[in-house]
Amino acid sequence: MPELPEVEVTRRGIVSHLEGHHFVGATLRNPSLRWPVPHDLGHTLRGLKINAVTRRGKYLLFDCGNGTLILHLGMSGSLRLLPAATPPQKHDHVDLILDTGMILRFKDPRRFGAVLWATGDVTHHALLAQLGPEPLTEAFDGRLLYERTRGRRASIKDVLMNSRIVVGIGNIYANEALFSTGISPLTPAGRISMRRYEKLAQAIKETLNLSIEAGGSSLRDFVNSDGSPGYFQQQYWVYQRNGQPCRKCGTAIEQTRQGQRSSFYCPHCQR
DNA sequence: AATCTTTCCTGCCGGC
DNA sequence: TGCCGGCAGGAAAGAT
Repeated sequence: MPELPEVEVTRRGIVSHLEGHHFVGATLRNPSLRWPVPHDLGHTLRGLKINAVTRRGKYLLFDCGNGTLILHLGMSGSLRLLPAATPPQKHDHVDLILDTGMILRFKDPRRFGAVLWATGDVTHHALLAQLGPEPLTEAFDGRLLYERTRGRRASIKDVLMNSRIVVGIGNIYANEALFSTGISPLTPAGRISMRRYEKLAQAIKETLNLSIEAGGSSLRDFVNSDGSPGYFQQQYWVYQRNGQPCRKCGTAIEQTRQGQRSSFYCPHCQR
């Protein structure tokens, strides 16, 4: 499922095919995603120049000057650049048609993704206005985590996955970064020291950057291929390794539940 | 066939 | 009392 690295790899894979070009329309086969795709999206986009393709958290933003196309991959979404005549397959819900003879095709079997149109300053859009800082910028560091968790009883894992505190950290990278720092996912966030938060923030940046680099190596396969960033075989330290030996100490990895999500951790390495 | 997956939203709770 | 932020739980759809 797409987390921040997958979204960023997708962005890098499509950006040179979009920026400076124009939309000529859109094809909506199934507009019922997380929210309805605007029925007149094709008319809205017609003739608009794509000035920039950026990312905010896990949202992709297509800046068209007087408006912005907002796209979220949800749990199962993917984007592919294809020749305009390519026949659609199952779950290919939306095509964004370009003036280059190519289309940007959105596939999303579970339909938790989103394709929306926003006018005005997109940073004020309801989906974006409340988001915390980007984890790969200087605005995110141990001090921010420390200050925003004073008095909080929620677990550190829940805090890392709270997009109001920091964006883009999903279940996989929350588990992996906590292992890397030796912090139990169950630890109350308000009881973690500044020193440990500085290590945790660094681990988050390193974990995300490594995944982006791994995905970047397969970028050439993005166009006219299966569209997957191609690094989902990545080796994890703890994620989905319950019952298997810890790669550092050999202790069996444990699985527990926080909210409705699974946490994986080494009971020896993480305290 | 129940379970698993992510994100946003709703509503409850305790504190002031 | 009423408001607030924090926090838990629910819903969406499809694969297995």
